[in-house]
Amino acid sequence: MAPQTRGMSFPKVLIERDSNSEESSSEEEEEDDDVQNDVAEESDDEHVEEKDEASTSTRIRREPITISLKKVCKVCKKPGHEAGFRGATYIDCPMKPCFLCKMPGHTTMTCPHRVATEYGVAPAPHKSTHSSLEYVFERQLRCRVSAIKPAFLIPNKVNCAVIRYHSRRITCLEFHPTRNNILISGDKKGQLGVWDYGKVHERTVYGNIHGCILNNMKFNPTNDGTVYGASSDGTISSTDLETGISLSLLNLNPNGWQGLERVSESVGGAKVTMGPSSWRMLYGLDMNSDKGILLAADNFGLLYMVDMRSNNVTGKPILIHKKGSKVTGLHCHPLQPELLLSCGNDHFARIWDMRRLEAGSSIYDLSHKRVVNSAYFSPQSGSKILTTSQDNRLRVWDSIFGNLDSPSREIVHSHDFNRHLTPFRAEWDPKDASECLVVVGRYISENYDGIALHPVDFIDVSKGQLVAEVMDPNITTISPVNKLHPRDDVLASGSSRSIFIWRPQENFELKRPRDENRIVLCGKGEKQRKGKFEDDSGDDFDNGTYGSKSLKTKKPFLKSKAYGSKRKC
DNA sequence: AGGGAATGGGGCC
DNA sequence: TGGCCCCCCTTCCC
Repeated sequence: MAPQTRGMSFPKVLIERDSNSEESSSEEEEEDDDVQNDVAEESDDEHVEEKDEASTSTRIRREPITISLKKVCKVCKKPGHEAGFRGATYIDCPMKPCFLCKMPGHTTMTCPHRVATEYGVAPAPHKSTHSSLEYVFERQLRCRVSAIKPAFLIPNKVNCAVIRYHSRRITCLEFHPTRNNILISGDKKGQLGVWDYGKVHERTVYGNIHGCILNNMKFNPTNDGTVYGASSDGTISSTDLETGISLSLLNLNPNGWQGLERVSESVGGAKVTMGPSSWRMLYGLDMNSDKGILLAADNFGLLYMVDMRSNNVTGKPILIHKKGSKVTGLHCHPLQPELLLSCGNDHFARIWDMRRLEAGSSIYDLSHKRVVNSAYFSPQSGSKILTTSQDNRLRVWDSIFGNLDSPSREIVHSHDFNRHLTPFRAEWDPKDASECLVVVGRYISENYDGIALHPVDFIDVSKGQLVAEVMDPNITTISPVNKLHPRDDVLASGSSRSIFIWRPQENFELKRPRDENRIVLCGKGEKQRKGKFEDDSGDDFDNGTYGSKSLKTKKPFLKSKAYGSKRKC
């Protein structure tokens, strides 16, 4: 069956970049092949050092503490092997647990979860609780989940991008609820971007709303011209997207945030007696439309509520996660307004009843091995839960009314914590009626024809199967932030400071990473250039091409039959 | 070009 | 509880 095309025509690929031109032409890499060589050279003798003879001849002295210049592994500091990149392939330290599944005894390269077609699924421990309650809810809610899985249509081809639009890494993305081509973005500096990716050049950045990390944004359900934001500066904002005029609805650091002052390195003045340990940061924004309240939580485990009509704080902060620990996310149930899902650094995701919201009164505590970056109800029926945890596992609970003691599935997936990356969050496809398709960026790289690339993965969470991994040779940075469009077949990715818009394209070629057999999707005919997008010749690039002049198409991508994004399951 | 900085989380005492 | 140290595939700027 021919690959489907729901997304019809593809506009030209357009790249927008801030004028801040920083020509990056330096890194033309003629020497793809040399990379290979220096790998082989590791048999270096010149590093062995005179230490050897010293120790043989002068036995008398105690074994000196001299630093051997012999190469050691940068991870375990032991000689005999070296971790790190060899060319575009990363070699793990064999002394450490697998970087992917965290189990000892093998490395990422040989990890069973990496080579498996079912991408690292741990079978669910079978449960056998069938209460009548469960039965009722199954009938009421479960029926909303389509039993028939539609063919997944994967946005696999970069359609346009804004490079250096933000000045710091992207931290959140949100599609406009009614205007199809509008994407808003937040960054680490607290700036809010509004981009019309239909008209690539129309974008605005508001820089005076927040002082640092904009963690979450949500459109106002009653007025989609305004957007709420929760920031690590400890405030919730309400911003008019047209004017950029912003209101602060909550401020947890009313005495100022010393960090901000220090960063802007102003103020030789009085030292405030605040320290990092008392700064309050806000995460996880969502709203309960029923009650008309906005919810956000902080890094001390507290939940705050703001009345959306009066814009005033309502009620007292409620401890919803371990005291002093960060709440990383909040999500209100799409159908049942009384249900709230939270997750945090205390290794739990918790389900709450909004009618009985007080410390310790959660309905369920979903236990994880590590910090939970995100927890979401499924987008349409809300009957499933998906979490992303720093133990490199996605967890799925198939029915919130069933036995929640353990997840229905654990899917091993590389989305490690890294201090300098926005935390990865697996996101549902809001259009998928079967509530199976999920998108999540991948941390570990793949040697992709000599370039280390970090794909964005599409996973069928009902099976744990990797449906597609999409990548682009021009995106060499990790893409931890991903969002699927509520109506269109569009994926938005935030990768470092750049934002990319992907659309489906059937005319894609099969491509194999250098080291193994997995199938990946990649653009065809693009230049393979390790570097950045170029736009020095203007913006109108041909479809399928990012560069213009100096486009050296090197080794063409492997030819094979088209792999439409049509995987049925 | 290579070193440093960026304010996150865990484990240990 | 708090301070200290470590850290595995970062990224970008100086």
